[in-house]
Amino acid sequence: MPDSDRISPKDAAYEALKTAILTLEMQPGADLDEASLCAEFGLSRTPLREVLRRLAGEGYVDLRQNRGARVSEMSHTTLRDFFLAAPMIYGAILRLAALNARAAQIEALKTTQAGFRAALRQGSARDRALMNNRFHEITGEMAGNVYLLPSFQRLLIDHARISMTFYRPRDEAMARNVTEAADQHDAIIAAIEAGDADKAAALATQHWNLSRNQIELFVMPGGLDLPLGAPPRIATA
Amino acid sequence: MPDSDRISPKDAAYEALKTAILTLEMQPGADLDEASLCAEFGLSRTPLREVLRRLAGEGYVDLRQNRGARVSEMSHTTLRDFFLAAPMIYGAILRLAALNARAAQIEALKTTQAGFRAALRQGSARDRALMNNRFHEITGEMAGNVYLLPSFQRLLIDHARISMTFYRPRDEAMARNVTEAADQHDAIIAAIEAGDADKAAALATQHWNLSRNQIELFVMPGGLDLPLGAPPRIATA
DNA sequence: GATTTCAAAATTGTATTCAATATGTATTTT
DNA sequence: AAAATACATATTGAATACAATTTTGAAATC
Repeated sequence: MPDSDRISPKDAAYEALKTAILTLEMQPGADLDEASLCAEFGLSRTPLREVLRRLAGEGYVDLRQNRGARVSEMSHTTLRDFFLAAPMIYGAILRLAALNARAAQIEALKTTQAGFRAALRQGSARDRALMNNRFHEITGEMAGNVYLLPSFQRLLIDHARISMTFYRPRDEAMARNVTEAADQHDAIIAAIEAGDADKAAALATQHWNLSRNQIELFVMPGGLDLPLGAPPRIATA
Repeated sequence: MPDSDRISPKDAAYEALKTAILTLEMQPGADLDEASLCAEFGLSRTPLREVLRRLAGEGYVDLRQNRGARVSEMSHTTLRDFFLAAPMIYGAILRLAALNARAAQIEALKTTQAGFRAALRQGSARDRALMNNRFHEITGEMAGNVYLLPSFQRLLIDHARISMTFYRPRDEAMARNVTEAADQHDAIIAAIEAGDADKAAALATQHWNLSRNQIELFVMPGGLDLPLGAPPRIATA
C-alpha cells in the first residue's frame, strides 16, 4: 500500500491546541499569539491562522477583530447553560447511538472504556479527561446525526474541561462518583450493544446527574473548621 | 460619533455566500472556485479562504483537502436526520426564548414577522425563506444558550433551503400550510411575550409537524391522471 | 477503439512581504 | 502631578509570490 503521508504540521498544530485546551494546559481566556505558535509548530502564519479559524468554528477559541485569539471562556453562566443542554442532547445522542451503532464502533467504544479504567487506576487527571472525552466522542459518531453533532461537540469541550477538575478527586465522595461514572459507561455500552434506545437515554440522564453532583461537591466542599483569623492554605495540586 | 467603517469586503463576501447558499442560488454540492470568488468580491485569496473556513465551521460549505470547497450537500439521509433533531432542538430553543427574551428582541421578532407576512403577500420565495430564517434566528438569540445554538444554526441552514422549495406552493393545500405557518409565528410571539415556556415548546412541535406535512405534499404530490405513454411535463419554475 | 501513461495546465496550500490597527511609552500641557 | 496626546513598537490583516498537488488532455500502447 502507498500509505498516505504522515500527519501534517498543520494537523499536528490543530490536535496539539485541541488537547491543550481540553486539558486546561491552555486555560480559558488565555491569549494565543500567532508568532509564538508559528515558532512552536514550525509553520507560517497563514496555515496557523486557518487552524485558529477552524478551532474557532468548533468552539475551542474565540476570535476578536484585530486582536489576538483567545481560548474560549467558561463562566458560571456557561456552566448553567451546560447542564440545561447536556442531558437533552446527550440523551438524544445515546438514543440514536443505540439504534445506529455499528460493530466496529462498539469495539472502539470498549477499547476506549478499557483505557478510561486504566487511567482511573494509574493515569493522570489529563489521561482520564481525554479518555472520557474520547468515549463520548465515539457515542456521537455512533449517533451520526449531523444536526446534533455540533452542539454535542461543544458540550464535550467543556465537559472535558470540567472533568479536568473533578477527575482529580479531593475527597472520598468525589472518588466514589468517578468510579460510578466508569460503571455507567459500562452500562451505556451494554445498552448500545443491545440496541436498547430507552435504556441508553435513561443512562444519559443518570450520567449527567452524576456529573452535576460531582461539580456541586467541588463548588461547595465541606466547610473547614478553623478558628477565625487563620485562613487555611488550599493545596493547589 | 466616529462611526466605524462600513461593511468590509470580507464581511460582504461572507454574507453574500451565506444568502446565496440559503436561497439555493448556490445549489448543494456546487463547486466553489477560489479564483472566481476573489474576482467577484474583490479580495485576495487569503481573506477569502478564511471566509470559506468560517462558512465551513458553520455548516454552509464542506472543505476537502487539496480540492475545492463545495456547498454542503443535502440528501434524503440528512432530511431524515433533520426531522429527528429539529423538534427537540427547536422546542428547547423556544422554551428558553420564552424564559429569557428581552424586550428589544421581541420587537425585532415582531418586525421580522411583519416582513414575513409581507413576503407571503407579494414577495418572492427567496424573500419568504430569508424572512422565515431571520425569524427563527432571532428566537435562537433569545434563547441565548451557547451549547444549543450551533445545532440550531445548522438546522436553520437546511430549513431555509427546504423552505425555498416548499414556500413556492404548487397547489392549494401547500398554500394553506404556508399561511398556517405564519399564524403559528404569531402564536409563538405571543407565547414568548407571555413568558409561557410550555406553550412555546408545544408550538415548536406543531410548527415542525406542519413543515413535515408540507414536505410530504411536495415529495408525494397528488397522483396525475393521465393515459399511459404520455408522461406529463412538470413545470420547473 | 479503448486504455494507460506522461506531461502540461490549473488549482490549492504555504511562505513572505506589505499595510493597517492596536498598544505601550514618553513627552507635553494644564 | 495628572491627564492627554503624539509617537514608536508590536501584532493582526491582506496581498503577492512560490511550492505542491490534482486534474486534464494528448499521445502512445495494447
